[in-house]
Amino acid sequence: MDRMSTQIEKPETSSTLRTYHALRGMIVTGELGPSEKLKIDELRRRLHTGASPIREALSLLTSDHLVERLDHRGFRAAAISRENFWEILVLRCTLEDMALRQSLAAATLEWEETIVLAHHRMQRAQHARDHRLEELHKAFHMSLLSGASSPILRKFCSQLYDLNVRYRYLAGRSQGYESRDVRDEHEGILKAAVARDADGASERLLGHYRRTGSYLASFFDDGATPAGRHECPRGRKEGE
Amino acid sequence: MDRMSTQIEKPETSSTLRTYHALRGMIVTGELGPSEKLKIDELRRRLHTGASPIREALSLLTSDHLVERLDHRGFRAAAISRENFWEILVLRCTLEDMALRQSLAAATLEWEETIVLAHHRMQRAQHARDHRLEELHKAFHMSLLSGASSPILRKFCSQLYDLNVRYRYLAGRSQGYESRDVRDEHEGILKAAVARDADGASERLLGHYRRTGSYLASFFDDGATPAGRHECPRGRKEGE
DNA sequence: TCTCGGAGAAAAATCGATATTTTTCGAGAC
DNA sequence: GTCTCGAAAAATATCGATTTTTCTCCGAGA
Repeated sequence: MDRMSTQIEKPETSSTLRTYHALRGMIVTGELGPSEKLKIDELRRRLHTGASPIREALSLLTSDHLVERLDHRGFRAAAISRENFWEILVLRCTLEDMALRQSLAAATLEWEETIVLAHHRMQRAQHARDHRLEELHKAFHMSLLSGASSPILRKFCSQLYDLNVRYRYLAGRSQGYESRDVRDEHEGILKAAVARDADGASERLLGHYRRTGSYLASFFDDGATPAGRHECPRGRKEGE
Repeated sequence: MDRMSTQIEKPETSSTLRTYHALRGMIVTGELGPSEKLKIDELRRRLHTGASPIREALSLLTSDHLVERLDHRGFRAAAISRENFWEILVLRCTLEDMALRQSLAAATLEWEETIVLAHHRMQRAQHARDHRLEELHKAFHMSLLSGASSPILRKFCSQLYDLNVRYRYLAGRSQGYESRDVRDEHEGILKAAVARDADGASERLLGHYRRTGSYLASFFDDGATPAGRHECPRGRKEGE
C-alpha cells in the first residue's frame, strides 16, 4: 500500500493478472452469469490472450469461490443459491467485525487520514456519478479494515466483499449507494471509526450489511429469510 | 462426501490436481522451505509434468497462502514469521469455533458416526505407526466441522489447518500425536461432540490448538508470545 | 573504489499445437 | 417408442517451443 493510495487499480503488468481482474469483474457484474460455462476458447478470443493466462486466472478465481472447476469438464461461473447468499453474509459479518476491531485497535494517524480520504473520494464519485464509484466503494470499506494486523483476514474479507457485491448485481441493483440512507450510514461508520469507537463502528457496519442483505434477499427468496433458518448474524458487542 | 469416507485421497485424475496436492505436501512438510524459490523448470522435472499444470497448481496454492507470486519473477514458497504464525492461530480458533458450533447445531446420526469412525481410524494409525496418520488426523478434525452449513467456512478452516501444520513441521515436530495428552484431548473433543456439548467441544478443541500453539511458538519466538502482543485467541463461550 | 551500463544467461510468461476426454447424435436392437 | 452402443465433434488438458523479462556479472568511466 503506497502512501495515501487506497489501492485503486494498478497498471496491470502481466497477462494473467489482467485476465484475472477482467474475469472477476465480468463474473461479479453478472456479465458472465451464474453457472455459465466458461469456455477457454471463447474467453481467449474475448480477452485477446492465450489459453494459459485464462486457465491460470480461472484457477485463481476458483479459490475466490467465484468459479467452479469440474473434473475434466472445464470451468463454470459459481452457482448461486439462497444458502450461499446467507452464508456469505454471515461469514462477512463475523470476519469484518473481527477485522474492524483489529484495525481500530491498531489505529494510527496515517490510517485515520487514509479512511477519511477514501470516504471523500467515494462521496465525490457519488455526486459526479463517476463510473469508478464501485471500486471506490470497495476501497473505502477495505480501508476501514486496512489496519488489521492479519493479512489473511483482510483477504478473506475482500473475497467475501466481492461475493456479496455479485449478488447485488444479480439482483439488478448495481449501485444503491446514492440513497440518503446509505450515505448517512457510510458517514456514521467513518465517524465512529475516527472516534475509535469499535462497538459503534462495528454496529453500524454490520447493520449496513444486514439491511442491504435483507433487501437483496427479497430478490432471491420470496421475501424472507431462508428455510435453512440462518439467524441473521450478529457481531460480538462488548457491552451487551 | 461419500458415505463413511472421511475424504481420504482420491485417485487424482488430472495432472493439475495431482501436482497441486504434491506441491502442497512438499511445502507443508518443509521439503520446500520457506521463501524458497520455486523454479518452474526444476519442479517440472521433479514432478514429471509440464509447465502448465505446475503454474496452475502454484496459482491455486497462492490463494491458500502457501505460495507467493512475484511480479514477473515467478513463485516462491510463502515466507514465515512470528506474526504469521499467531495470525493463523488466532484466525483458526475463531473460525473453527464458529464451524464447530454450526456443525454441532446441525448434527445428525450420520455425522456422529462419521466422526467416531474418523477418530477410530486415527487412533488405529497411531498404534500401527501408519504413515497416513497425518492425513487421518486432518480427516478427523475436518470431520468435526463437516456438518457446518457453510462450505466457504469449511474451506477456510482447511486452509488454516494446513498453514498451521506447516509450522509444526518446520519446528521439527512432524507428529506429536502419540503423546498421552494429545490422545486424551482428541478423545475429549470427540466425546463432547457426540454429546452435542458445543461449549465443551469448543473449549477442548481451542485448548488443543492453543497448547500446541504455545508449544510450537517456542521454536520461533524465543519462548514467549510475540512482541506484537497478540493475546492468545479465545472462542466465544456462551456461559461466561 | 564506486557507480553505471550493457551483453549474455537464466528464468518466466505466453503462445500454438497435440493428445485426451467428454459430449453429442444417430443407427440399430429390443 | 425407447434404449444402447459407437463414432464424430467439441472442448479440455497438456506439452514443447518462442517471446519477453529479469538477473548476473564484467568492464568502462568518474
